[in-house]
Amino acid sequence: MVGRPREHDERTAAALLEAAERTIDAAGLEVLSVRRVADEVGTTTRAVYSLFGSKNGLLVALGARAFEMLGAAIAAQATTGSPDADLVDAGVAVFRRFAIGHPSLFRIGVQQTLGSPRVAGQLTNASAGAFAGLETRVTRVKEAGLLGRRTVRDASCEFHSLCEGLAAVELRGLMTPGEEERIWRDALAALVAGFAVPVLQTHRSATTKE
Amino acid sequence: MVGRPREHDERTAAALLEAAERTIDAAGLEVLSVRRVADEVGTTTRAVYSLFGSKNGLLVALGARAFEMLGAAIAAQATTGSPDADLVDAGVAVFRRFAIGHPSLFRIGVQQTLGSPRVAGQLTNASAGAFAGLETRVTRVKEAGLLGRRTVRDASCEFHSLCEGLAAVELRGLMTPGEEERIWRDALAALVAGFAVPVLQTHRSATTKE
DNA sequence: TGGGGTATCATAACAACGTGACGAAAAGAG
DNA sequence: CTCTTTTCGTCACGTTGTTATGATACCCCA
Repeated sequence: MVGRPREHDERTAAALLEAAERTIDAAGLEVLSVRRVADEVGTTTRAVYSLFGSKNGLLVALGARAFEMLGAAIAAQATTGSPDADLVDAGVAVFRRFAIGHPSLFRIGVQQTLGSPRVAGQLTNASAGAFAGLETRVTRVKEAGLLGRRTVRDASCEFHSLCEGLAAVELRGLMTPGEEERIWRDALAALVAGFAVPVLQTHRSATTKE
Repeated sequence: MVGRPREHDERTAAALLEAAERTIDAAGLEVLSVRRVADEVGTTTRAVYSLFGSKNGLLVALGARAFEMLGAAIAAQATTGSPDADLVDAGVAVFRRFAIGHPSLFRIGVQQTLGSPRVAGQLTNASAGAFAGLETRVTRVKEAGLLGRRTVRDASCEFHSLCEGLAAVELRGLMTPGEEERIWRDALAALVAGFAVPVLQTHRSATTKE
């Protein structure tokens, strides 16, 4: 049996996501309400609950969208003969561009600053693609012998941590205005250069225990 | 003229802050309500509004407390003859210990993941002390000639960004379990080692513009 | 010693929020 | 044309942050 045809299709879903991102970018995360985003696209709260299940579901969808964009951007980045320079460029031209261009998606998807129940589990799948793209870049650096004895996974984790921290600091307006890209490039280049330094442990590392 | 003596003194303020931190650490930021924290310490919501003005005021006070602890910890850290090793230790033993030991304070004060109106302005003063402590450490590294041509401010910003990113990643459970401290030390040592590498710009930096 | 005056208290009321439940509506099946 | 099924719009419920409303406790002064 078939019932009433649904008029809350994926087009309204896309409109809802777009409206939600626009609202958050303009006025912050705290003003986003289900009623408001529903009114924004001319529908009712029922559409949100039919399409996303809950407000959290809408935020998870936004986070997944963030990782889609990030993964696509990193996959589209061209490569040159310098794997280390390519990696730095991936951080500056891909990660930074995304974080600054879509601050709300960055906060929801990457930082997971939802203040809501666990969404990490539903976003790990979405983040896998983007992180895999990063790891292929790091693998090229390792094949060039510029990663020391580090694991690709560890180096990728460390590189991503620096990118995420830089983005958080810049989004808070804590970087010298106009110098943001230079600081990004300076920091990422220093980290990647440090990867290639053979003696990477400081003297106290052997005597410190967990 | 004097009126009724206030019985919501700073002792109840401390109790409220402690209860709020305990609640957030236990159940997350989203379950924190003014009524709940008031009931927790056996008083009413009026105490919160008399002492902190609003829920945001209470969170700002929590953030300020975070920076107090962080600044005190970094000031108490001993120094040795190796400024670079001292800096790495400050990240691992001070910043990481604080972030992992007080995740809610880290999220509120450092990450400012409040989902609420601007609190950055009220926290910059509180953060100044802790950041100054970091800069004195970085200054020693620069005086040892291990900072390249970097500014102390820039290097401090980059070092802090890596610490903040590492803490965010670890708090999300994305680091290999049991390997967290090693990864922290590995990443921070790489960044500091990269600071000392004379050629810190990759080949594409000169041809990229904002 | 006893009444204002005043500042602070506890409480209730208000608007907005997320969300589940209810009846109405719309389309195919017989 | 009627029935069944599915989805829709709307409303009610509990909870949230915050603000008015009396009530209360203390000091000053006569």
